[in-house]
Amino acid sequence: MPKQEQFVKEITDMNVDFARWYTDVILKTELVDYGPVKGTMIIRPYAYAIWENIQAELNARFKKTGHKNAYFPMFIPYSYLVKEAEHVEGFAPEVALVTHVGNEELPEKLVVRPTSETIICDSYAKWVKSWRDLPILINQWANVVRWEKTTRPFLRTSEFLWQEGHTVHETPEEAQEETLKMLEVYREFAENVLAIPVLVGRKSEKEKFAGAQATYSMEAMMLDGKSLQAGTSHYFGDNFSKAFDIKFASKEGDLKYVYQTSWGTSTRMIGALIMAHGDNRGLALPPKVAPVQAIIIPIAAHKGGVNEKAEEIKNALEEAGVRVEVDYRDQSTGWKFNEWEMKGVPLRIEVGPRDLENSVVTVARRDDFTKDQIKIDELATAIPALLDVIQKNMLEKARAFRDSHIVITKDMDELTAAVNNGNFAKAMWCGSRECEDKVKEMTSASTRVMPFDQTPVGTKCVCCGKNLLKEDGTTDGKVIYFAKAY
RNA sequence: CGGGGUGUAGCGCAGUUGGUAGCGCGCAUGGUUCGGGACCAUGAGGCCGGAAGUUCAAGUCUUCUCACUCCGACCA
Repeated sequence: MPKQEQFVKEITDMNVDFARWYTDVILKTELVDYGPVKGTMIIRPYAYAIWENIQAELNARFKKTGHKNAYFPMFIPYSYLVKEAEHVEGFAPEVALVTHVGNEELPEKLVVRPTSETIICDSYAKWVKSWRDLPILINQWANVVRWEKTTRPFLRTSEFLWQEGHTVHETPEEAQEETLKMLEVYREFAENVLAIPVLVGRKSEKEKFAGAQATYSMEAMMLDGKSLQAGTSHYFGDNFSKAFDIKFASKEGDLKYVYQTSWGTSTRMIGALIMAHGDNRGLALPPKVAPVQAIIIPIAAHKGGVNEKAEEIKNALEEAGVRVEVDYRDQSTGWKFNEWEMKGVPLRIEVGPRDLENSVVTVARRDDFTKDQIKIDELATAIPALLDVIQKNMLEKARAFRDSHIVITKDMDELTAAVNNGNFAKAMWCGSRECEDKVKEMTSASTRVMPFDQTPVGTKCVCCGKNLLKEDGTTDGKVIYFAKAY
């Protein structure tokens, strides 16, 4: 077997078994390793570097929209968790509890935060006295623990890293505006940084966050046609402020409850990157989050002058703001080519004796596998420009894939066929929980989001067939996406 | 939590009717190589997932556990 084929075979063919492909890729590329405790993962340097890039991009956006970072404790008194009825019902089954210190039992058991609404609301109740104290716009980067029954690295682990924004406002309108503003921040980030086109919209009652009045999310389509909820933004109304007694003296002098939001994204987005852009050679990372944007491979380095030139190019590119490394390891070039492709590095720069004779290097793209010669003295402008081209191309490629995998469906047969063939089904829905449950039961697809554009795509409920057309020509019911989900 | 699969060197695997552990890759050292997974030489590396049992003897048989993995149900 040729070496190239042998290499490809080391990763499961993604078209044959996507789940195994995913596991193969994340382990072989050293993104992640399993922790000793069930459901835990070790985020290795390569994945952590991606996370740091994500953090930097998001932090810039959060700060631009007026938010400040803070940090709250990871231990929450159990009594806090139970204050908001829906919230505790949603999270109680999966919270880890601390009951002992050494051999002594604690007077009150502690919750290891699954999310921080309760402990943050406790502080907010102390900090908010007057309308002058509002709004409070705080974000926190933290780890959270949810003892899930089934786990997969990045997608669902017992502990994961995330950011959670928690804001309080004077009025419902202001809080609703905040909820949608942060959803838009997420959408823009997903598309322009992760190169993942997302569907945004409102969640059904069934799918919304425990304790929220409305949940919005961005849904990303993976290459197997399943949906990954990649970020959520919640409008709480006064649910939590009533439970935690967060009141302020209004301009008019009366006491009012605040209106709140929370919004979050997690290391799950790394899973989204992998499953939205990968291929049979492994990862393909968008330049904006790639830990290494360009890898320089010296060829026939023993021939002299090659390593020196490679180092020179590296310095010039670093100067130009490119995250670049030189692979000086004593391995064959073919091995290095394949390894860096597997690791998803957007650009490979080959520096060899033949190139140097002509003062050029050979530049190979990870996104479309094209190769070009570029003059060495033009690299400092050409490489950043090329990275931009790749970033945009990856988004367009993902968008084309997504758009070609959304099917408008009119009835259950069409819906079933669509989701079983790796598509999202866009459909009309009467809005009943019965239909939502029935679709789930029959197809294993769940409702994902109701898009803001509610232009009808039919006149009857996809499930029960109820006529949704009203006499005045408008349509009752909701346009919604159904999909199998992670 | 239900149903399948897998645990033997870092990784991938072999190990016969029970007899005390092997191969490939990788790793280390030295040398030759280098434009798509090079080669030679030498070398290191294992309580066979864990516990109990059967036996003169267990990687192999029995029971129990644990972990990972895939498919469902539940969730970011």
